[in-house]
Amino acid sequence: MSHTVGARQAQKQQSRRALLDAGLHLLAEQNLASLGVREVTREAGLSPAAFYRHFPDLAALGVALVEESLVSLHVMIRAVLAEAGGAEELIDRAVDVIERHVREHRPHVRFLARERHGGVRLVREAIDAELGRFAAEVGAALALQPSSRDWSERDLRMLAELYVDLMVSTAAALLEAREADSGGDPARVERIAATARLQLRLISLGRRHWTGS
Amino acid sequence: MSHTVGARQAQKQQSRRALLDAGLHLLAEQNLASLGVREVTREAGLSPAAFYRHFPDLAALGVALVEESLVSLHVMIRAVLAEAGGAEELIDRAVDVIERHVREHRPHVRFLARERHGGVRLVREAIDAELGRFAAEVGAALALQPSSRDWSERDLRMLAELYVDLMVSTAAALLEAREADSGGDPARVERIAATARLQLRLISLGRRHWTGS
DNA sequence: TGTACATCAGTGAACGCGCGTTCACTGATGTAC
DNA sequence: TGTACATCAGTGAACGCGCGTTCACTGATGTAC
Repeated sequence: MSHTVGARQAQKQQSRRALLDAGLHLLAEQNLASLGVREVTREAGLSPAAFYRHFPDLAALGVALVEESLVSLHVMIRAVLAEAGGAEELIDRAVDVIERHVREHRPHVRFLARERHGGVRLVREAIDAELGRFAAEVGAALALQPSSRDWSERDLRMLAELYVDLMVSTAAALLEAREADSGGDPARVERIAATARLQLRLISLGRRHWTGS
Repeated sequence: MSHTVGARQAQKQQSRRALLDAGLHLLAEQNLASLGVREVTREAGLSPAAFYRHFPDLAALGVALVEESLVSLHVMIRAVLAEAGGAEELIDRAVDVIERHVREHRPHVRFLARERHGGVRLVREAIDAELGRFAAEVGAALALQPSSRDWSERDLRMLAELYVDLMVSTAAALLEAREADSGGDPARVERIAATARLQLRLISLGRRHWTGS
């Protein structure tokens, strides 16, 4: 039976997990491009050679990290869009969800921010593609709202991208605020969240008066 | 006379320039954190030891690159804001200027995008601080426009940050489009510019109907 | 259940290599008289 | 203008070090009968 994992396979999964965690931990302080195989295996408590039982190289480990980083992101976006509600409520909920996501998945968020324009093309393209799918999902959700009844496909996509850009910028700014010297600055975090709420309100206003392109 | 540079000083400047250019060139394919002293001096045509006559380490070279990257950026933003004109004109001009900037200063733009969330804190903070000053400059220009007469300081700042975010996202997307496999995709470039124009129009609409926070 | 063989995740030693940094030096440029 | 000395950007050799990757191996887990 292929769905029961034997002890061997379970142990292999555990080692793989240890490598991913070690990588994620080390990437708090450096780029994927400057990470070393020996560094990762040392942190994971394995011999250098063991690495090659799991990944052909570090770029592959990076791609695996992209995949798991984005799972939680999709869960997040669905949490925002799922329930209906007034525009103001939706805005507050969206900003809360972003804040919580950054708080609870800090290493993943940092990894995505750092490698989105980083030096490893394969990883960069994987992130870009996933953010594109992300915008498509937001666009589809927007299409269902009554306020976008007569919007063209293209205008919906434009709006979805604007929202995604804003979410990404806000998440990156929150991250930076939390990592500032000597462990985070709550006032700065709140200022960033307040700014994001105002920006979303302004976009809402623009949306309400939009007459098509 | 201190303003006349002797031959010695002129030669030193030339070597420094060669190091900066070599670094910028190599950073097209990798991060600052994974760049090597020997790599840079090899590219610049100097001996490894010569590097230390100019910079204490590579982070210092990174900071120097931030400084010169941002000079051209300030020139750019002033080009957008300088002349008055209708909202539509201003939007078209802004997007044109961004496009041209990415075309003409590609290595600098790429460097900023890559290191903004990169692994070298000193460089990251220098970029962030400069983008903040950039937003302040945009805010001051917005304050002078009649359409922002009754806007609070805070709302102006929020709007300025929204514009800066959008410019940064657009520049990064244009860059990625230009670097795609086999040398750039003009249709993708035009699509990104068109989206940016629509987004700026939507923000303009929101601005016109804003009633304060 | 027991036995004999196959699999394969993880090891530890070994390799050759390029790295960052230092050092005493050289020789062109600059300066004092 | 000419001369003697000072400066200092750039050199080339040297150092010790940690790197990525390979290899034959070990021993626990899995499987066939």
